[in-house]
Amino acid sequence: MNNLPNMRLTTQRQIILEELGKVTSHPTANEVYDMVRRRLPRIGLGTVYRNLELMADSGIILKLEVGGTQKRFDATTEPHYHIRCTSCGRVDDIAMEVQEHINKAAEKASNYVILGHHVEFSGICRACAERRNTNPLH
Amino acid sequence: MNNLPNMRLTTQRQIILEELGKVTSHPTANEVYDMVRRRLPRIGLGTVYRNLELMADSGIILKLEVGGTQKRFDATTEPHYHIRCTSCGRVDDIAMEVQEHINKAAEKASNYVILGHHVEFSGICRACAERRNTNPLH
DNA sequence: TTATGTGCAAAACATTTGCAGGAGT
DNA sequence: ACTCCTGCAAATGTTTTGCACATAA
Repeated sequence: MNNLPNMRLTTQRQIILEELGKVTSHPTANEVYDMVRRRLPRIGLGTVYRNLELMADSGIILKLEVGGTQKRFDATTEPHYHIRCTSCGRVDDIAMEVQEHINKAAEKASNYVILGHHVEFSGICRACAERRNTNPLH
Repeated sequence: MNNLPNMRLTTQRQIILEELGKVTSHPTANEVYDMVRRRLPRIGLGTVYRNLELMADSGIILKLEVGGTQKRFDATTEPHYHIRCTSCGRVDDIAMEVQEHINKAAEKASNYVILGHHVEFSGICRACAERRNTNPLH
């Protein structure tokens, strides 16, 4: 959380933020790039990466380092948990209480100063469950 | 969890598993490569990747997809949580109870079939905390 | 003997960075 | 004006893969 003071309000930044706010799907940098490119065809992928990183640093958005190879971004900054489909990779928010109390247990069980925690559930999403029922292969 | 039937016991696999068992530090594939190379100088990095992946698939070891850019591997397969130092990136096991009950809450709060969950705490490790006390910069 | 596994090198991805020109303040 | 930012392309870092040879079963 820093940076805000001298961060310019550019068209690229506005649109990245708008597009990220439109979806609940936690897009990867490349997916954000595709979304933004529809409105700003000449934007560079580097600009998208730079700005997502910058916004995550400033606390305007959240950078998720969940399972899978790519990082994902989330316009919702209130603490919440995620669930990832092990079959298709999609990541959803999950509306359940944040277990603040486990931080104390972690403090006792480690030599660390605890800053927070994140829970990632894994499971099979509705669509993949149905696909498996229909098609017995896989 | 599959594959075990026709998986051959090669020297490379034995040594990878032994070296991973020696440490508690959740090494990256490249760190495992360095450890193994001291004993098998001609082993290829690809072999290390292939075997770590295969062993994780078979459930012999655990693949951690935690924060940071590289995947990490863990010889301990019993469910347990992890804590990552946001300053130096090291990842430790944390000896606290696994909160099985939150899976039920997640089942209710989502459209998913829940398979499990993982908790990753973030914090500052002892070494980094001391380094900061000594050196006020950073 | 023969299917699997290995070493090596190249390919495939994801992300970061240098730089010259462009745009917010 | 004076920084900061952008597009572009090249560089970097991580992981995967194709292939000819080697080896466990």
